Amino acid sequence: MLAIGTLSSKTGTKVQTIRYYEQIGLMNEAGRTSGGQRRYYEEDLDRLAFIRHSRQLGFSLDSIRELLELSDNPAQSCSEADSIARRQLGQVEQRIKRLQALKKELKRMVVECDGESVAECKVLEVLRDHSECLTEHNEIGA
Amino acid sequence: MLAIGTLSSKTGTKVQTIRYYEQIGLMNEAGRTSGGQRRYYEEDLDRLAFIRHSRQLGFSLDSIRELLELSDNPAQSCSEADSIARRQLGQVEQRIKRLQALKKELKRMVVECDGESVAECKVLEVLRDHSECLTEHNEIGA
DNA sequence: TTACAAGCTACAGCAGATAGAGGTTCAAGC
DNA sequence: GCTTGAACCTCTATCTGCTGTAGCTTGTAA
Repeated sequence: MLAIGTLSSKTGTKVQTIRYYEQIGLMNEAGRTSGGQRRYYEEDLDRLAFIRHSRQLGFSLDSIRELLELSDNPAQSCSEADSIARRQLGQVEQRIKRLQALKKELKRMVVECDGESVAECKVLEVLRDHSECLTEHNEIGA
Repeated sequence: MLAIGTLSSKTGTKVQTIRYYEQIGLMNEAGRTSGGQRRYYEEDLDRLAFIRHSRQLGFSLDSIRELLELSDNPAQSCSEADSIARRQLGQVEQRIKRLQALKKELKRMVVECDGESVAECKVLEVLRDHSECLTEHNEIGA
C-alpha cells in the first residue's frame, strides 16, 4: 500500500493535485487507514501516471476522463481514442500556427525599435495601432 | 461621450470585460451619467484598443499594465517596453517549441494506431507508458 | 407616455491547479 | 511505551482572464 506522498514523488504530481483529481472523480476514491489517511495500490499509481502523461501531452481533463474510460474497457474499438488524439493533434497544430503569427509580429516590433524614448517606441506604437500589423491575429489566448 | 456598448462594439470587447478591466484598474474609472451609467471619452477607447491589441499579441494583463504606464510617460526610455516585448517573444518561442514536440508525439501516436481494439491501441499504450516517448515533454500546459 | 434595448450591481463559475491555516496520524528511534 | 516530527488531513482562498446569470434601473426613440 502506498501513501499519497509516494504517488506524488513517483509521478511528479503535487499531493494537493492528487487529492484534486480524486475530488473531480478522475482518480478513484482511495482506501483509508483507520486514521483516515489515503492508501493506494499499484494500479492507482498507473492510473495517475496515465493522467499525468496525458496532461503533459496537453489533453484536457475531460479528454483524459474519456481516455481512461476507454482504457478500462479493452474490448472496445479504439477508434474513439484515436479520434480524441487526432482532435488534440489538430488543436496543437492550430495553436502552433497562431503562435507563429504572434512571433512574427512580436519580432518585428522588437527589431524595429531602436531603444529611443517612449514617444517614438515602435513597440508601443504597434500596440496602439493595429493597422500597423501584418496579420489579423484576432484570437486571444492562443 | 460614448456608452459602454459603443466601446464594446468598436473594440470587440464584451461589456462585462470592460467593466472587469475597470475593476482591476486597467481602465480608468469611467465618468457616470446622473443615472449611474458609464460614459467614455475617445482616449478611453484608445486605451481599450491598446489593451485588446496587446491581449491579442498574448501579453498578460500585468505586462499590459506596465506597457500602459510606459505609454503614459512619453519622456522615458523605451528600453523597458522593449524588454517586456522581448520577454513575451521569448515565451512565445518557448511555447512553440514545446508544442512542436507534443505535435510530433501525437502524430506518431495516431499514425501508428491502426484502429483495432482498445487492447492494442497505440494511443492508449503510449499514454500508459511514457518510456515509449521520443521526447521528454515534461512541461504541463504548454 | 410607453416600450424595450441597454445599462447597472453582485455574485457564481470555468480550467487546472496551488497555497495556507490549523489540526491529526504515522512510524522510527530511544 | 513514549516522544518527536514529517507527512497527512480538511477546508477555504487564490490565481488568470474572463463569462454568464439574476434581478433590477436607465436612456432614448416613437
